[in-house]
Amino acid sequence: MRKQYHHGDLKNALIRAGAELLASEGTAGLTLRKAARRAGVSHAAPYAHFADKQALVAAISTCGLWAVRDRIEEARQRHAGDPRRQLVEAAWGIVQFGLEQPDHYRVTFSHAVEQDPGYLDTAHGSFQALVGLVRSCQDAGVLAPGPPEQAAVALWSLVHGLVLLLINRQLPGRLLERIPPRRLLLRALGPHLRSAPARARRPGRNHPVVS
Amino acid sequence: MRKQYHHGDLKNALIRAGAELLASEGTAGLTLRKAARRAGVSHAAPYAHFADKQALVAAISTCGLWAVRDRIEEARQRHAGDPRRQLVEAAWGIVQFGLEQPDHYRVTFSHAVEQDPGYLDTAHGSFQALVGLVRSCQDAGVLAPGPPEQAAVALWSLVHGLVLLLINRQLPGRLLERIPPRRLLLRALGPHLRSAPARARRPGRNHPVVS
DNA sequence: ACCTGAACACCGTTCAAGT
DNA sequence: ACCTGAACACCGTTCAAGT
Repeated sequence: MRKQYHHGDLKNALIRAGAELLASEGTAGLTLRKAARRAGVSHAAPYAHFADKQALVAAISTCGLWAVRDRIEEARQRHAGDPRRQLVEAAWGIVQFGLEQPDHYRVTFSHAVEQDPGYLDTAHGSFQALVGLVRSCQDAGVLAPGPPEQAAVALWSLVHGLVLLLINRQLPGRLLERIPPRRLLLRALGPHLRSAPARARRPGRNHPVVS
Repeated sequence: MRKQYHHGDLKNALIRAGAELLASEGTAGLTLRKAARRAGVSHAAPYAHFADKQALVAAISTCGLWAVRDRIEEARQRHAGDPRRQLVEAAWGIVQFGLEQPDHYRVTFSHAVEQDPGYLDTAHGSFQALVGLVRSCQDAGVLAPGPPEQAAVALWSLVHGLVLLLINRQLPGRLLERIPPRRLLLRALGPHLRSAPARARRPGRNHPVVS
């Protein structure tokens, strides 16, 4: 039972501790010293694995980006062959992530994470996952033709802004009481979605409106 | 030349000092103690006017909300009789505000400001300004009919999300180099805007596409 | 009513020192 | 290579005291 400092993977332990702090105490509760304490280590130990607090925050944010990308890919798999549904459920998955873990979502897209190369790479990857989905929607006539990156920016902005306005309670309260988040999302996505194309993959069957 | 403590309006002086700190040092530089120092007062003096730091932040955020509302109303006045243009320029005004004063925009829509009653009232007012604009766009056939609040949520989300993704540099860099912000905004707004209605106010003249 | 100065707990960061 | 403990500067907040 000699002092072994730690279990050998302090870096990931700190990331997990930070995410837990985020869930239990909110953004203000995310502290290098608290994360170290929770990992059972001195307050200076994290500096052996992270250059500074921002580096830890960037690592936690990168996990959040993975979660977003996972939601997109999960929607694609669960609704294979139905690009419209893929897009709607991917967007809904992101909204759900924000509603379930608001503080994790906030730091994931917070400022001051800009410069971390790992974060930027992952952000790029998540965006590309959306671009891929947009492309298949365009092929199916669900989204208007055009540069897929620009359509992805529009959809990304829409979902991201909606999540933040929802979790920050910056929309009129009486509106949120009457209309559930999913309906708000569908209303917002509606203008971007085209009606079923003539060359639908299952001719003779109307595409049901997603609700 | 007796000690007069201050000029009698320390509260507004602190708000201005905070906004200046935001512009010069960024969000991390916004500190109660620095704001007090900049206002020429001891670090405990702010507590005579603000319950805590959040109350000062909420006051600064409220100023940001006024700026947003002003951009909307300014667009309405400058393009009277052209609802489509009013909507586009209002959105562009908000994007410009974000690009010009990114840190002010960030705190304006940051979390942890939720509970302040003055902030909530102002946020509601700004949202209603957008709802009014949406209504006139619907009357002119520029936006699809339907509950104007829900369309306002969609447009609000779109613009808000775009601003944050832009100022946080969370969109692919090579995309931002090729496509200016205004074009991204127009691309994002496009699917929401309808082509000129039959009952256009200036029949015989095609509505020019805003660019 | 408005402000000061000292005090407290907490934070991020650094660094010499230990294994 | 990995971690500790002391130290420093800075922060938000409180409070007795001054005018």
